[in-house]
Amino acid sequence: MDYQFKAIEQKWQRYWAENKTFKVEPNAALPKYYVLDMFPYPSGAGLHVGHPLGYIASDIFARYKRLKGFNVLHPMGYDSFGLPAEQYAIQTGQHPAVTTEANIATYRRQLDQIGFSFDWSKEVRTSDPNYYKWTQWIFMKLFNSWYNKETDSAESIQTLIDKLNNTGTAGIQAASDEDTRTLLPSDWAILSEEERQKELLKYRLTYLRESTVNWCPALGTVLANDEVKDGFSERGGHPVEQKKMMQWSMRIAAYADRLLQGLNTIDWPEPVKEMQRNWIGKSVGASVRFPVENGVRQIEVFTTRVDTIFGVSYLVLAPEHEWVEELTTADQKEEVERYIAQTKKKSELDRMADTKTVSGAFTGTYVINPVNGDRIQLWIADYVLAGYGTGAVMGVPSGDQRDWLFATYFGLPVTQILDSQKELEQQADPTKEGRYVNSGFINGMTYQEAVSYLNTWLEERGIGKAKVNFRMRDAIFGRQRYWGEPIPVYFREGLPYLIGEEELPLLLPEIDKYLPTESGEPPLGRAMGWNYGEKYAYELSTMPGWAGSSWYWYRYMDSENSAAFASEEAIAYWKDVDLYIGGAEHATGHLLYSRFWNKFLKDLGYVPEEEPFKKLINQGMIQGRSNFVYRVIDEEGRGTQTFVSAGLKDQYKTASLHVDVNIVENDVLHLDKFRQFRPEFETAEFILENGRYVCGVEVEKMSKSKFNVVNPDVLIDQYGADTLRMYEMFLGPLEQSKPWNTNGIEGVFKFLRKFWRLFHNEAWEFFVSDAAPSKAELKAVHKLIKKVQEDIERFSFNTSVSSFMIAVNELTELKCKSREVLQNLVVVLSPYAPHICEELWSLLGNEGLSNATYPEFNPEYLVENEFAYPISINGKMKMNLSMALDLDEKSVQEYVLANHQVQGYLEGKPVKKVIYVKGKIVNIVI
RNA sequence: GCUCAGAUGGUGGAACUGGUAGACACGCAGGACUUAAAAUCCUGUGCCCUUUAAAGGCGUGCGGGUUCGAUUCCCGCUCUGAGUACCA
Repeated sequence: MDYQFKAIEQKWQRYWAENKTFKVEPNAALPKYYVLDMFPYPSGAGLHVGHPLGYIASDIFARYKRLKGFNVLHPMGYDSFGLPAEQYAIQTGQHPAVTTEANIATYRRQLDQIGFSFDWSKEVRTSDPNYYKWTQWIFMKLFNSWYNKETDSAESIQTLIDKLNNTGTAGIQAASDEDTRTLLPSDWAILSEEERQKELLKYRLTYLRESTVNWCPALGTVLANDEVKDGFSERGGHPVEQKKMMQWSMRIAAYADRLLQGLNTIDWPEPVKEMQRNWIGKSVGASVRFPVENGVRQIEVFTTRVDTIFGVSYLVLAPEHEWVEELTTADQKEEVERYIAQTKKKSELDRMADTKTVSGAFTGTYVINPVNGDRIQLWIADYVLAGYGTGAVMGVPSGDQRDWLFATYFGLPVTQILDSQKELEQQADPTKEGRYVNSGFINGMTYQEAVSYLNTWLEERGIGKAKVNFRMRDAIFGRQRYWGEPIPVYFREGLPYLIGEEELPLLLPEIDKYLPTESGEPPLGRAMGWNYGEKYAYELSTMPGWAGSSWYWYRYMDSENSAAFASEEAIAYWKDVDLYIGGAEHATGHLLYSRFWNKFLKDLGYVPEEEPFKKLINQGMIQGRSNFVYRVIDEEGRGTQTFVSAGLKDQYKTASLHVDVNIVENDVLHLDKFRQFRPEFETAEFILENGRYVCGVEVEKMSKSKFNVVNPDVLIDQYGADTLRMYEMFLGPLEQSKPWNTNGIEGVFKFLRKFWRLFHNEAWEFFVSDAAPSKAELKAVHKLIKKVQEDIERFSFNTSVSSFMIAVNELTELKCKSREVLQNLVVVLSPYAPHICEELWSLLGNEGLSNATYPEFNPEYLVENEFAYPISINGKMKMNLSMALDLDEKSVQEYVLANHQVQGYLEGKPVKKVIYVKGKIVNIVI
């Protein structure tokens, strides 16, 4: 029979499902390997051709590892809480659970027909109560924990209470809010229960506090910083404003240092690590307090260059700083107020575009430099950010370009502080070389000496100390939305309390409408009886999108467990993810939060590894490739019914129109299909080139409105899943972004037909021979075994597709019918094209490819006795020599010399050097 | 501005630690088979000069350098893409 891909693919997909071929359990006898994909949000649009790219790569790897004898966990699930289903619910009244269920069914159907080797018995859905029960449970653990900096670990809140009872706050080193009270055990003892809870909240790893949030009125919700782009929401592009609200937060900043250190231990793409490093933004420096002249206030600044403190010529506060009003003198009041008003008017975009203009206002107040008693001016300026450090900065014009610009503009002094600083009239010189001058007691010191001396000096006097600052803020954890995990908390006297662990899951209640209430409360405010017992109201906000995805890889290990998020045995066996494949867009969101939760769970002893994902691969984005037709425009500028081919369009006045890529083949328009594309094109006429209508091409985002969405269903129907899988790999390097282009798919399809024909005779009957294979046949297949193995190990799937094509071409040429050779070929190809390989494997008389082992590469078959290759002399002259492979350097030299009938001379000159590459002589220098 | 990644035929891309650049595939041109089409197969295909061939010259964004030898390493530049945004 000819290659009947539809029948073959359906047959084996059913077989895998019925036999639960890919179901795995912990097995101490086998080494484990965990291959994970970033699970999808099931959107209404279904899968397009870009989605499966990473899944195909991970599936190839998972299947390969199975052939190599590993016990492979390769699961799939859905990140099924999210905004789109809720938006849809608002518009249609359809319950998000219903929409989500339908979308999941579509995803599942589409995933199934690609032939993935997922263990579906372990499927998870974040919106399933049996799943989010454990998300809520982790939330409770976080609430009941604090971060002890002494042990560098999260601990039960009880250990903190014990400390407060015994020693008070003395000696407690905790990650906490800034406004914690200093308490003696006797103080703590007399606090009311309410006061105690209020104080403990400042230490808990998930806590409630008033914070400025990104509020999006159009979406009726709070957004995380990474969901806001240039003052607009990432989803939908609605304006976002700053608003103060009581918000749940996660004390991720407590883990900043460990999150940073951990990056050195994992095999991730450097750009992703770099993004996380920047996001965490560690800077080492010192904090120093500058007392206000004739006042009580002391302004604390953070600096990474405490050594420049003698060069401070002014201090700046952010315009939003809470002391600005208080510290402005009467005669400067007007100017300061004008400046603040002006700053407020500037949108964030303006402020960004405007980084070169210097602006600011003098408050009229002076502060004292604590190291030398100098009297320096206090200014406000919008280049200082309220949200970073202390919102106050010391200005050192000689060492910092921005400070230099500020000082020169406003006529403030520029003091040289290092003898090596040059050209201070032109610009700042941030050097650390040389010795200090004009710097009081550090004069003559080097940078290293000055920093440590100053840190000690400041600390002894209680003026300042060495300090590490992080850019990373605690993560906001609440959303004013419906379709998310309810927060398992109720309120008593305005303070949050956890519900009982045995009361989990706290189910999402039914509501009539999915909008905020009239009084501006979140949608859960509409739920009838949303109370804990009689008296207490539940929390109304729900968890953010990243909650459910921050621990899901553990649930896959044991997805049906109702007593724990996964059993201890399962976690001890599967441990962590060996290979994680997904998009780079999650670099500072999901991948950071997941690492945070993982570290927390490790601190509490629930999981064994500090880092959850050992190796990460980012698959590139698949962009759209749009096709255009060119409509001729008449003199009045109206479109005619004439369309001109792309190569001739410059001879006419034309307007370009998107045309559906599905009616274009190799950029040639299918004319009849175009006439049916839309009623208005029914009578279309064409100006052709070489008898064809060629369409224009542009790379854009894949979207319906651009008619460039390619649906995998269509391709699978036309060519089959095996062709789609191989073609997606053939398209280019996995990590590279590239436009989707169906143009080359025929080549892969042809290859699979050729491959099929290898196992058949002229009459399409299955036929292989048991005769011993020839040397050439063995060479072809062993070359392939080696190459594909190397390719897979370095995630270069595109090059191995080429190797398959070469091998099949060679074996076709050799008319290879050897069972041994063909059997090896099937196994090696099977991770890429599993359906056709299963079919041939069974035709070869074997059962179940999943029981096969990857063939052992035998280097003997690649050895040749004689071969020819070019040799250059001084990189120029070339000749072909045929010689034995295993000659050593000396014998080669002798051989070369002998054949040129010179002793130690070549071309009449003495031989200086013979250059070898991989045992081959490639060049002779004379 | 800063950080990172990249630039190779008409196209996607290969060349893994410097060693015959352009594998493999698409497209295109020509041919075989066929009433025809599909399918399949064969040949050619980096550019230039040349009727053709032989032979030659030029070729991995641009300009230099190291080397017997550079797509690969170094310096400077141009362009493209991604991330980031006054972080003190």
